[in-house]
Amino acid sequence: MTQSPWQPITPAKPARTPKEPLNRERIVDAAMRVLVESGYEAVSMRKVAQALGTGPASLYAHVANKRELDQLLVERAAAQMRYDEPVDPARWQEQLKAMMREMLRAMRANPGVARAAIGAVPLGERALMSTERMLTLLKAGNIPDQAAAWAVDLIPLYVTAIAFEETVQSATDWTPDDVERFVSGLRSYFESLPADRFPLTVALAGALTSGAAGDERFEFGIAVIVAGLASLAEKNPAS
Amino acid sequence: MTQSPWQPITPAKPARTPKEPLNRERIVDAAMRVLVESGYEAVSMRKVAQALGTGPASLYAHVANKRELDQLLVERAAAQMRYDEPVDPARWQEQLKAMMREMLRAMRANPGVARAAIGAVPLGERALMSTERMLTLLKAGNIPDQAAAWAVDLIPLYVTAIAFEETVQSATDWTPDDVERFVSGLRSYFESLPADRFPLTVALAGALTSGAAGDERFEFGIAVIVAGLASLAEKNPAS
DNA sequence: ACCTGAACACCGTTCAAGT
DNA sequence: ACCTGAACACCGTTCAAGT
Repeated sequence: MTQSPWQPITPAKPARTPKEPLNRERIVDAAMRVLVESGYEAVSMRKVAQALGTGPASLYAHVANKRELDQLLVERAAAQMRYDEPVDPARWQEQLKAMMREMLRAMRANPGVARAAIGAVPLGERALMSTERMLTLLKAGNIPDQAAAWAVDLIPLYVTAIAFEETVQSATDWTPDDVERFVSGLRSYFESLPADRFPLTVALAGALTSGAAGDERFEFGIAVIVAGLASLAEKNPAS
Repeated sequence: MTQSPWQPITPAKPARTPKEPLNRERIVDAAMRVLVESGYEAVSMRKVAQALGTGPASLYAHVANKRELDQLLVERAAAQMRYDEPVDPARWQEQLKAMMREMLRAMRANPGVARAAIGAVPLGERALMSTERMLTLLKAGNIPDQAAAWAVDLIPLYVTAIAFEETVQSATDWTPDDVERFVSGLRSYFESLPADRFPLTVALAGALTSGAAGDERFEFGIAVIVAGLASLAEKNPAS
């Protein structure tokens, strides 16, 4: 109760930078922390505000709405993608696959960002460097201009869809055991179908339910897409 | 105020089937109505209950949770896909593309269902008929078993991602004019980038921002995927 | 067995009032 | 100019109480 008279009686404020002003960067930092710790579902204006020790209304001075905050999170993740290897025209297909793997890695490192990435057009510097690199690789493969441009849309769409699917599944509270039980139940179900109406589904029950976990499925997809793109190469490249 | 004595004095109940019991089908019907009228965002347990003239708690006797309701909506949409043409092995690539177009059509006819379809495994009869037909076409193209099985996953993933992207964009309150302005602003932005660092992005600015609307982008994607799958055909089919 | 009102613990966004 | 408390109009889910 007693207190030295020369001590101020104002209550001890949180020692760290008690009134550091809000700004976009601090908001995105906080949102990113919530995203990585608790997933996309948890990134609410309220939770982000709480992480900053303020109320939700305070964010609206710096961020137009939730949608814009999502967009900023996507830019953050896009900026984390690294492509160090110099472009080697002879290895354009392999280098394109490496880019897709790096995109998936960055999305997985920021669980939940995939949902925000769907339909977003990242325009930050590092995202543009990705686009430029993809175009360089595609032109190295003699892909026509319009096809290359659409490929630059198709490639992130596929990677994002895979990443989003993973986050939807992990949003369930299933243990790996539950998943395994579900998959083996699925296989039994396929096997039990009437073979006269569903002959291939029955015969391929094992294949249909394999590789659900792990990256085999993803690798299959990038192999198909890159092979499909390669088939579009111009036979006689101009100049 | 006056009333014939042989008329019951209970207040006029809503004439139509005043106490028809709830069941899964009625719930899914109502949810589908809300989905088509107002999109996925609007399909809440509360709204669906309201459409049925009851409270949200009543639904939980028939549907485990929102997730299960989503699943049921996906089955509904999957059941609307029609594939009448008999399988023609010589035209397996064209028929596979036709299937993808039909999937997209059904998803568009049920706006919002795409979001629910991501990560879902539709197991209803008509969905299984789709799977069987896809496998038949892929085997007609001499695709190996495991590749065919993964393709059955990849194909709906791509179509669903395209459909979901469309619903995300239409969830914005942008008019077609706004979209056009955005796209042309994007083109100007690409064109204005430093040409020494982003030469291809600058040069292909027009191609990068074309075909955003319409089905050209989708057609490009299915062409790439089907060509990529074709490249996996076994040279010497066993059997 | 099925249905329901009320509650609990959440959302995004707005707005008048403060500094 | 920036921040805030309080409110508005929503969510999914649970549960005790009714029929």
